[in-house]
Amino acid sequence: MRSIPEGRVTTYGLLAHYLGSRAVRAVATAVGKNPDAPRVPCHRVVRADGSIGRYSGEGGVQTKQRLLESEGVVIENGKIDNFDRILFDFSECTD
DNA sequence: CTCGTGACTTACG
DNA sequence: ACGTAAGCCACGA
Repeated sequence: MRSIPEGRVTTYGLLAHYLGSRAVRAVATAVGKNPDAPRVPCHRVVRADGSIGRYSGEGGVQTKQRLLESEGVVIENGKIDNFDRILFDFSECTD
C-alpha cells in the first residue's frame, strides 16, 4: 500500500492480486484489523466500484473520504470521480 | 470438521 | 438500479 502514490487509489481486488493471493476478503479483513492509518495509506484502498468502502480509523468513512479529497481525489455521490483514471493497478510500481 | 461472517467481486434476474 | 447467489481465504465458535 505504501507504493500507492498520493491522489491515486486501488481496490482490494487489485491489492490482493498484486500480493499473489486470491484471498481478496482475507486481505481486506487483514487491512481492517490492522489499521496502519498513520503509518500506511490504507485509506487509498477502496471498493471495485469506486465507492469508499469502510474505514476503521478515526472518523470512519468520513475521515477516509476527507483524506482522499485532501490528496486530490474527487469524490461525488459517495463514489470516486474519474475512478478509472486515478486507479493504481501497480503497473507503475517498481517494488 | 462444519458454520457463520467479513474494509470484497462478479454474475444473473 | 437493486437483491441474491456464488466464489474466494482466514478465523473463531
